[in-house]
Formats: sequence, structure tokens, C-alpha cells
Amino acid sequence: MNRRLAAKRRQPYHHGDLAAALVAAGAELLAERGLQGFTLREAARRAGVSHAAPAHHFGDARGLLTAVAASGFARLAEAEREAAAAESNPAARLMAIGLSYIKFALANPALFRLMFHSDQIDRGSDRIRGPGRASFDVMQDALAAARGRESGGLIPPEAARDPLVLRQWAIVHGLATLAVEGRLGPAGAVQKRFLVAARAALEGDPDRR
Amino acid sequence: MNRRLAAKRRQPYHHGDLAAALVAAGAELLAERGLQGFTLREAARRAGVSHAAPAHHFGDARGLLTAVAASGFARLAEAEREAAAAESNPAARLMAIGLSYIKFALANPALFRLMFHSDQIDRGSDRIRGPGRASFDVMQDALAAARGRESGGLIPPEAARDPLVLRQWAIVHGLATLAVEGRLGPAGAVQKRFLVAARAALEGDPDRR
DNA sequence: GTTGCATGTTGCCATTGTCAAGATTAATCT
DNA sequence: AGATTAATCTTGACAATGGCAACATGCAAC
Repeated sequence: MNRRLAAKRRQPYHHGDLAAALVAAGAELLAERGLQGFTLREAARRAGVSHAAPAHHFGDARGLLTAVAASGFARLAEAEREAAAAESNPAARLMAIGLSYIKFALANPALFRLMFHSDQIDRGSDRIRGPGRASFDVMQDALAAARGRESGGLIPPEAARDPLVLRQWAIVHGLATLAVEGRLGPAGAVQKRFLVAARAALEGDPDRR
Repeated sequence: MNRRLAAKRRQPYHHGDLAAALVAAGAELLAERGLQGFTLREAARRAGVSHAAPAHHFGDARGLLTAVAASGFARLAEAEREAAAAESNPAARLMAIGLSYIKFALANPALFRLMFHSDQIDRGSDRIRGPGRASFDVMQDALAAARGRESGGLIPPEAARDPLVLRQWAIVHGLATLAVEGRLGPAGAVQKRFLVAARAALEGDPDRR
């Protein structure tokens, strides 16, 4: 059973793991040229396969983009978990998670846009649902812990009824979005001083009087 | 000088006001089919003109979309101004502006996405800059008034340094974004109860203890 | 070992964005 | 006014794209 190795050797008629290769190629393409420059055929080219091959795995272009977005949600959830694990104090943990969310957006702008603001993916898809909820749950649990409550297992739609959850989520997502779109200044400046201000904004009203 | 009327009569070789007609057709198309379904040729068709005509006014597809987005910013700024005029109390005014922003997003989802989250427009364009700043200024001035200060004429990038401005902007934009993307539940439910929760989230921490 | 079926390929089509060249009208200059 | 220039719009062409259909290949289950 050396299939794992054999599959990597040459390029047989059957790719071996085309689905994964296409998602990887798609993510790379997205990072390089943005959603605007994303092309089903180019993704197939990069995966070393003919232009009609992706159809067997993802149906159409929308399908592939949905898969790319799903892998993005998984990576985001993972980043949040890592950030959470690095802090023990509940409040500090909540802050760390929020910042990891923002950092993810700044590091993967095109992917972030695809995940949250594009009409080219199926948000209801099963492929998206799991990872999508995971990225939400990490933050929600941390917030519940900081409040000294049970998280209650709210799902996103229901969360809209809990003002605090909604507030935290909106601040983090709003900051990430505004930063990604360059509305807060050039990317370089953002990296340097934006996170400082974001920290203050997340913390409360340091300047209130 | 009955040119205004004469131009509307028949359809002479020269349209009369193609630029405006194309922007209107583009906005309509966007509302009907989303950014995904937007096509330069279809916009030209709706304006009753050949497929190459738009180029003389907007260069390429990106140019037309940029113009559509600019008109969107103008409409948003106008909506904010109307909402502000309806309230005299500074705090109530700030809230009204925020809600008008969110309502605008819910009423024009595709346009909102184009304006804030698309890579198909030129954000640095002069066409965008003016209306874009206007929509920001209304909110910033209201916030400054609520704080009992001068607004200081901060421009968006600089605003990132003022935690309170950043916070207010992030909450409003975050709420609008999440609602538009349907992450807070189906559109119907959003309309019904989301604004209530949003009001609470914008107000402070009603549930804190 | 043969057959079935998932996986990939080639070829085709309508549609799209952009460009170049020509047609038509408005504006400007003398 | 008459002629020239510039703006505006049309037609025609081209390469690229997404999707479909028909065919090829080879793994896997029988």
C-alpha cells in the first residue's frame, strides 16, 4: 500500500487528489490576482489538469470557490484557536481572538472577501456550514467565559438577539472589513498602528469622559 | 434652448445623457442580478446603446462600476443626512444615522457590497472620494457632537487613531455587513428584530453586570 | 478477469470585455 | 454661414471564459 507515495511520483491519468490540488491552486490564484482575476480554467492549469476536469469534483466555478472559502473558514477557526490557547485570562483571550481574526483578514484579503462578502459562493452549503460555525463558536465561547456564563450554544442567527455577542462580533468583523478595504489608510500604516487602535476600540471606551 | 426636451424626444445618434443612463442601468442591473450577473454589454443594452458605447464614457467595465458605486455613496450620504435631520438630540441623532446606514445596506445589498467589498472598483478614484468622505463625515460629526467636541475634520485614515470614532464606525459597518451577508438569519427575520438588537448594541452594554 | 463507474480529455458553443476602424452629429473657428 | 475639428456612437473582430457533450482511461468491485 505505497499508494501515498506512488500517487506523487509521475502524473498518471488520474491525478490522485485533484480536489485538494484544485482548492490549493484556487487559493493561490485568489491571493495573487484577487477574486477578479480568478478563473476556473487557470486554476485547472495550475493543478496541471484540463479545463473541464474541475467539473467532476465541484460542478461549476461557484462550487470550487465555495470549497476554497470553506478551507478559508477552517484556517480562520484554527488561527482563532491558536490565539485563544496562548492566553489564559478570559478577557485577554477574547481580545487575542479578535486580533487574530483581524490579522487573518489583513493577511488574506481576497480570501476574506470571498468568505464574507462575495455572491460567488453558496453560503448555505454544507461544506461551508461546519467551518463557518467553528470560527464563530470560538469567539462566542470566549465571550461567554469572559462574562462568566455558559455560551448556551447560540447559532449565528440567534446570536443577533444577544446584544453583547452581536456587539463583539460586529466590532471585530467591522474592524477587519474596514482594514481590508483600505478605508483606514494604506496597508503598511494599518499594520503599524491600526492594531493598537483596534485594541483600544475592542477594550471599551478608554477615552470616555 | 429647448435642448433638455429635445434630447428626450426620439433617440438620435447621440443619446443625450448616456453617462447617467448607463449608471442608472448599471445600478438596476446590479439590484436585479447582483455583481455576479453584472455585464457591461447588458448595461449598454438596457441603455439602448451598442456594446462599445460605454467605453467612451467610462473606459472599461471597472470604470462604469466605479461610477455606479460613487452614485451609491452619494445616496448613502443623503440618507444619513435625512436621518440626522429628523433628530435633534445628539445621541439620538447618532443612533439614527447608524440605523440609516444599516437600512441602506439591507435595502441595496449588491450595491453595498460593490461599494465596500469589491475589487472591481477604483477606490482611489476622484469620483468615489467625495461622496465616500461625505458618508463618513456625517457620522463623524454626529459622534463629535455627542461627545461635546469639535469633529476636528479627521479623514478616514486618521480616524483609525481615534478609538471612539473607530469603534462607532466599526460597529455600524460590522452590523450592516453581517446583516447583508445573511449571517444573522434570513432577510425577513432581520428586518423584524435585528434593528432592535442593533439599537441595543449601538447604545452600550444594556445587559452588562 | 471482466465489467462498471469515477475520473480526465478533447472539442464545441454562446457570451463577454476590449480594441480598431468607420459613421454621424455637435461644437468651434474663421 | 460654411468648413473643420472633436465628441459620440456603431460595426466588426479577437482571444478568453464557463459550461456542455462525447469520448478515453484505468481503478475497484464483482
